[in-house]
Amino acid sequence: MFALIDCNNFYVSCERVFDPKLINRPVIILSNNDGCVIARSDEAKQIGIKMAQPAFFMTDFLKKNNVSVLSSNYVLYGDMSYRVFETIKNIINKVEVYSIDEMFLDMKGYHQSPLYLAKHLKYIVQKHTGIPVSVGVAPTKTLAKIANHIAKSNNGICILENSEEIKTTLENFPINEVWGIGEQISKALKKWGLSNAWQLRCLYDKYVHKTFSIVTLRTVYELRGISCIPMKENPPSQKNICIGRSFGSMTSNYHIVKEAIANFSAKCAEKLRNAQLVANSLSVFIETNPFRNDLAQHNQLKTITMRSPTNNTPEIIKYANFCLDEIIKQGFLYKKAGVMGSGLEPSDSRQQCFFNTESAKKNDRIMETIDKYNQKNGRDTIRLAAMGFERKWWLRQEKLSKRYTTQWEEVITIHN
DNA sequence: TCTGGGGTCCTAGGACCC
DNA sequence: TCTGGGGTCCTAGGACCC
Repeated sequence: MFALIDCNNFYVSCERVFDPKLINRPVIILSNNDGCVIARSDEAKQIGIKMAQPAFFMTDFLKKNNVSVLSSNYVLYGDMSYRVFETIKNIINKVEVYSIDEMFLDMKGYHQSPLYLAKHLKYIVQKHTGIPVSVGVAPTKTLAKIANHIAKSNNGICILENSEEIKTTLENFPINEVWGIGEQISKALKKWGLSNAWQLRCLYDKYVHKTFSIVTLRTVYELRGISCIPMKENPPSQKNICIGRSFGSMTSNYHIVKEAIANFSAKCAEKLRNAQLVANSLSVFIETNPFRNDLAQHNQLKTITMRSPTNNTPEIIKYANFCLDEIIKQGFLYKKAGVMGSGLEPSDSRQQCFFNTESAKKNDRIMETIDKYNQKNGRDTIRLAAMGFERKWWLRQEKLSKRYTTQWEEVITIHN
């Protein structure tokens, strides 16, 4: 049996732990750039706020309904997620972190019943972290996802065990909400008159494989109770590290885009060093605003293989500049750009370039020193000139809460 | 004015190898 | 007349996830 634990309205719940004023009222969290709604409290859902709605479309509505609006605070959510994980890890051995607010658990080998374990986990996580969770348990991960869905409207617990129960559940479960079935595939299935998960489960293997892919076939097997998606406890180290951002406003200015790319490159290099990885190849992409039909569009990606794998900031900026110059064109208003390192490998086992081992070692030490200094004195205190100071491309984050759990200066103060 | 960011996996096609 | 078979690696693009 697999369990899926999902934190309820996770980002909102994190904010509520540290700011009780937010309890029992509609709260929404906005994406980077304060653009779209990415998390809602139950109260916000009830008054009809939808996921991914752009906030600027409903400024008046939010005011009228007294909705609390917050920017996203990923430092806080990341740390709270880790606390939830540690709490669960104390009870269950095999845990896979699936996303910031979800974990799969291997429930094999416990003498307690799944129902008992589920209740216990829910209680302990709430008690130790302040985060409410829902628990779904079933024979495969895909079915556990469905169980979790049902748990949300069922006191937070759902165990799907016997086949009759599973059949009734699947017959009432919309096909497009099955894990692994997205917009495209559910559209295609609906054309064939299929609408619930049981119908999907009953399709011919050959038809599914031919029409879609092996991925969808796996989903069908999982619905039949045959586990095809194993637990990944120690996920192989990351394959890509990508930093991409929308700009605060559109720009056709080459220098502004270049400065943004230098900053994304530096952040990417820093992430690589933190994970003790080096990248073999580097990609840069630029995009115009897809919502502006009246403007000319230009989206392009350029990938190059670097001379030797690296996580060195100046080097990565140099390669990124090269890529940018290849793709950027005059006369377009750019809205978003990004830098991605791929072909990642551990930095200690890298193949050094034959000619410059000595200078590479020296560069590593410089980077190490800068990272340490910046960690102590604040991000980008020491920076490359290319990263600039103006930050005309910088995003908006107007309603950011504090980093309550990771910065001494921002720990909450209690007044008498 | 304003519409997120960070990932994974699979497939097809082209270049290249012997 | 008639032009192989079996691979790998890379890239781009499309699907999916939260």
